[in-house]
Amino acid sequence: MNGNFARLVESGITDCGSCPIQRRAVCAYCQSAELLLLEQMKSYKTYRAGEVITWAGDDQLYVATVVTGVASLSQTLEDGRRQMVGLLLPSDFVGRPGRETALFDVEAATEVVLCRFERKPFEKLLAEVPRLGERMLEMALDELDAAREWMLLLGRKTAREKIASLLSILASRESILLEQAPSDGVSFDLRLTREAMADYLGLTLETVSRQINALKRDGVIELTGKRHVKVADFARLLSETGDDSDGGMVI
Amino acid sequence: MNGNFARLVESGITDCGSCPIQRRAVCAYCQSAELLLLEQMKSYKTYRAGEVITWAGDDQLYVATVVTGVASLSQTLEDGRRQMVGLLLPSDFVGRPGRETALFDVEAATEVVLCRFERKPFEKLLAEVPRLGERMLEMALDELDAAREWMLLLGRKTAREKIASLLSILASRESILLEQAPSDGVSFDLRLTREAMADYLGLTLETVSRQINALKRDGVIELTGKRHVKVADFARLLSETGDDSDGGMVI
DNA sequence: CGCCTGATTGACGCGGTTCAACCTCAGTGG
DNA sequence: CCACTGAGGTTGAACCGCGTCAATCAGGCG
Repeated sequence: MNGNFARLVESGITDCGSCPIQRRAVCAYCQSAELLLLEQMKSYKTYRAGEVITWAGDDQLYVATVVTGVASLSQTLEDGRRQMVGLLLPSDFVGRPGRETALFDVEAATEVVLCRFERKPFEKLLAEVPRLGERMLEMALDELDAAREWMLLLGRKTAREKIASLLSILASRESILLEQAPSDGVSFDLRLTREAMADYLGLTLETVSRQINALKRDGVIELTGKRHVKVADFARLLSETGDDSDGGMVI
Repeated sequence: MNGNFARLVESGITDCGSCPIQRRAVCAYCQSAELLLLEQMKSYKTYRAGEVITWAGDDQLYVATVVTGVASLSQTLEDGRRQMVGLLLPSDFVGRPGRETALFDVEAATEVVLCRFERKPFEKLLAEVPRLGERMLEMALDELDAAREWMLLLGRKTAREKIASLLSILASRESILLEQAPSDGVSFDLRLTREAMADYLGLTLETVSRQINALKRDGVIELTGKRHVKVADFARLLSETGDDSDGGMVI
C-alpha cells in the first residue's frame, strides 16, 4: 500500500505532522496542543494481509485509525454465512468509543498499519477535546449514510446490478485517483477475491463469477487475467447498476 | 399512538419536563438550563399517516426528534423498487446536522409528532452545548451499528429469519419502553403495513404475509387482528433470527 | 350497499444457491 | 525438470426460496 509511511513507522519517525492522513482522520480538527496529547497516547501496529485485527465479542482495548491498507468489517451468522458491512480505507476509524466489546470482525484485507489509542484514555480525551468529538460525529454520520446506500444494494438489487454497482464504484474511484472524469477505457485491478466480493455483495462466489463473465460476454467490460478489469462502456455499466440517474452512489 | 401526549401538544402544554421521551432523546444529557434553550427553539408538528415529511433532495430546514409514532427512511431505484433504510421510533433523531439537502425520503408510517428545531440554530447549539454533541454521537454510533446489523439481515438472512428479526426487535423495544426485560408474553402493535415491512426487510408483501402466518402456525407468535402481536416464546423467536447467540442484536 | 385499502392464499416460474467436477496457476519439493 | 499440492476461479446441473401474477377475503367508510 503506502510503503513510504510503513517504512517511516518502522524507522520510528512517527510524528503527526508527517502523517499522510491526519487531515482526514478523527484528529483532523485538532490543534497542535491537542495533537500533542494524541501523539503521547498513540502507537503504530502493522498487520499482515489476511490477519484478524479483532474478533466480534473481543474486549475492545484499543480504538484506531487506518493509516495505510484496507481492512474489512464483517459479521457472521451462526451457520457461517458472512456479510461484509464495511470497508475501512486509510483515515477511517476502527472501534467504537463507549463500547466494551467489539461488535464486528475486523480483518486486514491487505497489509494494514493502524494508529492505535487505548480506548479508555481516548474516551477521556473525547470528553475533554470538543474538536475530537465533532470530527468523530461527522465521520459517524458519513459512514451511516454510506451504510444506508449499501442497504439498497443488498435489499433490492439483482446479482447483475450488484456486480455492475461494485465495478462502477471501483472504476469511479480509480478515475478520481487519476484525476479524470470516469470514461470508457478506465481500467483497474480487482484487489478482492471472488469470495470477498460475494461477502460484500450478499451473493455466492459462483454467482459473482458467472455475472462478471456475463458482463464480459455482453461487451460491458474486458478482463485481462482474472483480476484486471477494463470498462469498455462506462455509460452502459452505469445503466446496468439500476440506480436512479440522479441521486448517485456514495462512495 | 400516544394519544395523551398528542393531546398535550394540541392543548399547548409542551414542557420538556413532561416529555415522554426526553430521557432517551438527543436532549437526554441536557441540564435544565440547556433544556430551556432547546425549549425556546422547538416547535411540535403532527403528520398524518402516509404523509411525506421530506423527499430526498429537499432542502433540510429542520432537524427533529420523533415524539410519538413511527416514521420511515427510504430510497428507491429507477424502476420503483423501494428499500427502507431506517425505522424511526419515538426518541429517534431525524435529519443530519451539517448537510444542506436530505439524502433519503422520510415518511410518516403512522401519525407522527415531531419535536422540530430549525437546522441552523440547532447546529449552533450543537457546537456550544457539549452534552448535546455527546448524546448525538452516541446515537449516531448506535444507528451505525444498527445499520450494519441490518446489512447482515438484508444480505444473508432468509425470509423467515428476516421476519423473526424484525419482530424480536420490536418486542425488545416495547419491553424497554415498559422498563422490563424481554420475556414471553410481551405484546405490541405492529404499526406497519405488510408492504412497509416488506420494504424494510427487502421482501415482497406476499412473502411477509406468508412468513408471519407461518410463525403464527408454528406457535412462535400469536396474532390478534392483523396488527397486534404477542410473543408466545421469546427464546424461540430469537433462535429463529439466525443470529449468533453472542454478539447479539443492536436495538 | 358498493368501494377501497390492506391482507391472505394459491399456482407458477425464475434467479440464485447448492453441490460437484474441473481448470489454471503459482509454489514447493523430490 | 516434473510431479504434487492447494488456492482461486469457472462451469454445469438440479433444486428451491421467493417473486410474480391473480383471485379472494376482511374490515372501514361514505
